[in-house]
Amino acid sequence: MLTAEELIRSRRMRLTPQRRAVLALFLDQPGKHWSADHVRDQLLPSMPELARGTTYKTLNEFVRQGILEELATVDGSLLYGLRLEPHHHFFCESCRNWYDVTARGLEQLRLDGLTNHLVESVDITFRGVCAHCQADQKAPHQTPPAHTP
Amino acid sequence: MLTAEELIRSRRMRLTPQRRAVLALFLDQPGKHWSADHVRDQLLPSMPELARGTTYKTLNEFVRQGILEELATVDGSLLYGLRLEPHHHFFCESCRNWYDVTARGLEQLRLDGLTNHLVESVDITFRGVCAHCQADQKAPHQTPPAHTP
DNA sequence: CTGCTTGCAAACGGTTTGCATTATT
DNA sequence: AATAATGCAAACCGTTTGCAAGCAG
Repeated sequence: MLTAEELIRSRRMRLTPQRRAVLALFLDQPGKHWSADHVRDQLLPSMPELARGTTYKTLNEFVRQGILEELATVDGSLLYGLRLEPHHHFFCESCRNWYDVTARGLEQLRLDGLTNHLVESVDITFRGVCAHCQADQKAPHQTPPAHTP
Repeated sequence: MLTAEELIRSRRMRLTPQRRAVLALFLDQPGKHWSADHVRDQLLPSMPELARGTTYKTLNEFVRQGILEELATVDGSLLYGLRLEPHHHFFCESCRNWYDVTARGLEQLRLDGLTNHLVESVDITFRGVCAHCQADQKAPHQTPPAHTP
């Protein structure tokens, strides 16, 4: 896996402590998705001056560069995560966390009718209850352990 | 297809002119998805007093009753559409409209690994270019004709 | 008559923007 | 030295909320 520094340089972005810290957070736990504020909260202890606006600009820049992906949630906020390939999603209805997953059996998948629509890609979201919430039914709605595919 | 009035009564909701008008709009063009403000804009000519807040409350109530579905977009707004079964989605990258579609080949679809995650449902989003935008490359980003599956 | 629903307007909260300052190249 | 990124604070904008007045059941 590339380091934050290598990834930033590879896109010809200027390397700043803020960018390195934000990206390192995602690289540490691939498959995790966080809101901008949650990212900032995690970095604040080690980087107390990190501005809210900077966090937003940084995340947007990483999305523009194809390093991060952006997930829209029905509560009106955005979640960010590493853009891993292939990346489909599993949403746990209990803890409301998003996981990056891979899927099998995609070959058979077809759009029914509408043959004139050109399909360029397919996003799949599995919904249900993640292994952690099933194992520990007493404490749902918590942040689950790091996801290691 | 049920009428707006029948649908509202079936959920034991009070029947008001506002609710009837909002729901009729969706029933007229099943498969379409609109923002709250776009719904209001369409109704304003025939219902000039319709309040913004009422539109939002009405749409939320229909979602709560399972009549409408809510789609989150990356620009931070929400789109509403009839909750049709089965309903997967096609997103046109050109006109940025959402279509309700059905899919074939779902039987083979499996979550890869993570066998302890309980899958309750699967949402599929096809992305590409819709038939209308391909046929008329000169005028993309327009509202497409009514979608009739 | 009762209480849910509406209209209005203010509040909310996540995100974006403007600009002077600072840091990277 | 040139230019891009940061910090800060205000602006933005879609959505929610509170409440008095109105209407459905």
